[in-house]
Amino acid sequence: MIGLEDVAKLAQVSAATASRALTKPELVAEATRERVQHAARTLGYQPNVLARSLRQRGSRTLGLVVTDILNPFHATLAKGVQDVAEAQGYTVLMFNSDEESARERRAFETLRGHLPRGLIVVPTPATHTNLDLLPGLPVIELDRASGRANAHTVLVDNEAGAERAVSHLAAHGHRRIGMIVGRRDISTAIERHEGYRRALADAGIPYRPELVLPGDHREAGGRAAAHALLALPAGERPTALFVGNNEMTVGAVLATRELGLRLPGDLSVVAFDDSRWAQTILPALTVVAQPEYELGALACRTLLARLAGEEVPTAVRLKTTFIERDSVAPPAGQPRPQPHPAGSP
Amino acid sequence: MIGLEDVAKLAQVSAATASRALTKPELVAEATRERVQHAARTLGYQPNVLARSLRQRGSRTLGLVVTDILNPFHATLAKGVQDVAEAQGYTVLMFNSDEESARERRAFETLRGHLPRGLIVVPTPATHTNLDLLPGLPVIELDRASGRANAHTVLVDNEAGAERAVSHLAAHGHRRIGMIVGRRDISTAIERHEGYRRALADAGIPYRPELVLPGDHREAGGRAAAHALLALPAGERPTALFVGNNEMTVGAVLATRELGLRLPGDLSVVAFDDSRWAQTILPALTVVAQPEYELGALACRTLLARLAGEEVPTAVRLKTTFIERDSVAPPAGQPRPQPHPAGSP
DNA sequence: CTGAAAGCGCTAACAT
DNA sequence: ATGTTAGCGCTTTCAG
Repeated sequence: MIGLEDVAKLAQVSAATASRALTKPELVAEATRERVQHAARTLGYQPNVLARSLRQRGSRTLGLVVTDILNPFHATLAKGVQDVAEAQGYTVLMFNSDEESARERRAFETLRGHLPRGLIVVPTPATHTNLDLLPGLPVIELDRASGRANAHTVLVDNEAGAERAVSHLAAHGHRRIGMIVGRRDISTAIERHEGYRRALADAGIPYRPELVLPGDHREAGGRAAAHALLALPAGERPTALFVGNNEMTVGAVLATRELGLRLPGDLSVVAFDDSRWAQTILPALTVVAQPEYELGALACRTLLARLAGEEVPTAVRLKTTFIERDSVAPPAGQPRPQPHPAGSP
Repeated sequence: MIGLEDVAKLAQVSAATASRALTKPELVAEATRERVQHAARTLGYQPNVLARSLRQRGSRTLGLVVTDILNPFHATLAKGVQDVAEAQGYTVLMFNSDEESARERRAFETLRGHLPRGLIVVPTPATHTNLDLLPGLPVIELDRASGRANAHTVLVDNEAGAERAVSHLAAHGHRRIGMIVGRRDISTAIERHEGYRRALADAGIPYRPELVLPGDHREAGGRAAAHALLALPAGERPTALFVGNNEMTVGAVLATRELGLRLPGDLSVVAFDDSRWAQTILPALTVVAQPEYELGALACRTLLARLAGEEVPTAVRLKTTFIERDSVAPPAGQPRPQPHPAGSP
């Protein structure tokens, strides 16, 4: 392994000067600097980041903990984070919590040993306490909020997005609108549910708890919830469904197929999260799209700005985009859509 | 930060003994060992892996470089690698080459500074030379082979999988079978193409180069290739398509829709790679499925076994699974399928 | 079985 | 502007 010592020898300077020439060029005479840099290139010198980090008590490393890397939404978040980090010379240590407290805990422990400069985390309900393992570490919460005081968050405007989606259904004449909501202890689910309530209230539709079912944010949960909702007796069964995330939407759509329901004739669907799947199944789904990549990239930029000592906003909310496609129609027996509500594009 | 020194003090031993008690318990008296372990737990001691790695000249870290983390196939490979690594106490540093030589190069450079014990890489055509940056590092090539001599590889039986798929089309009476093949400098594409040729030969169908188009392994490339193939004059146009990977398949299917073609009535399709998308679009696609997760997991197990000094096979090929769904029918004008070829399930 | 001492490769004080 | 020295936290000789 080629070390700084080797470079220094070749450039005929001390190791300290070699170090300076490479990391703080302005502190070194031009001639020396060039000699050292040349030597480094010649030898193919690559700094040992372990030694450097040990000395500096902190590495150019960022932690990233997501809850499900197989979910394309999270994969895209991760790519946004990675691309920004890489561009700034940071390495990201990525972990999967799989939504499990114990796994998140282990991720934090492992991370700690690597002395990361900061952490970006998609919180689970346990994050609040697990973060005690990393006292003093700058943290950005991504996609969801853990509820810690003064936490820095980069989120999406879930409530407005959900309200827009449900208003759209109401505007098409739906009165029995079901929601598959997600876990009640996760902020996105709570906020999207709140948007659902508000849209109903705006449309003068009473809130009916039996039409709102929790899911587990996975396909299986969405499927089970959809089956339960669609098993209600004819007069009670929802004519439209608002589904709280991409994975549950897959389950819900599969459930409608299993029941032989046609979309949107027999049932209208609006989903949170866009995806290639939502774009290319038939009918293409009307969705509330999130800027996933930008979310990840922004979280990383925010973290790096904080590390650089800049003032950054504590809570950022990006906007969602409502995308109308082919999965919404008036309820059966009421063929004509009502006019669009004021204030919508 | 709690260090070994703190633990040692609390347990009333030297730092050296504390270190031994924690990492080589058999070298320490039972009583001492327990005292130290207890102290470590009490203080919440977490070893500083940087210091440890510096001293040991190597970290409990593995590199993983994939070509496209947004591709679910690669995301699943990555999860397989991660899960195994984590279970063995290894941390994985994951990078994205995006199929670009320069990015892969940078990933290798960054990795080098972290003194990883080994590397798992989905090779690009540049990997062969880029690996010079990491001399002596144990490497496993995953999914594709770079062509380096003595390289350890964990692959799938691409040729047999492709042959099975194309034979299936031939057995249904197709004679003009197109292939969207991927890049000619990537081993999977070459091997799948070879399987295609062999199947044609077995079925007595002449090979026609104009029916074989390269793609870029992405959706856009698949779409363009499909459009080109389907723009051939009526008598030359393929009645069936074999598509070389999951992403290009999406593009190809979208192209058929843009052309108003019905699957499988107007065109039969068999694809390499299964995916939820392939399972849930209509018609569901007949595919050659790969054991993605197992590929990643096996690559990692193989690497760790090598690090442990065990003898491991140099080249491993996992089997693919042919899954018949609804995207294959006899060509138009020839309604009755021919009997299945001998040797197939 | 345990302790003392050295050193992994680098950078930050402190000199000059 | 550069060299000297010390030390980051840990493991590993080497003694005892």
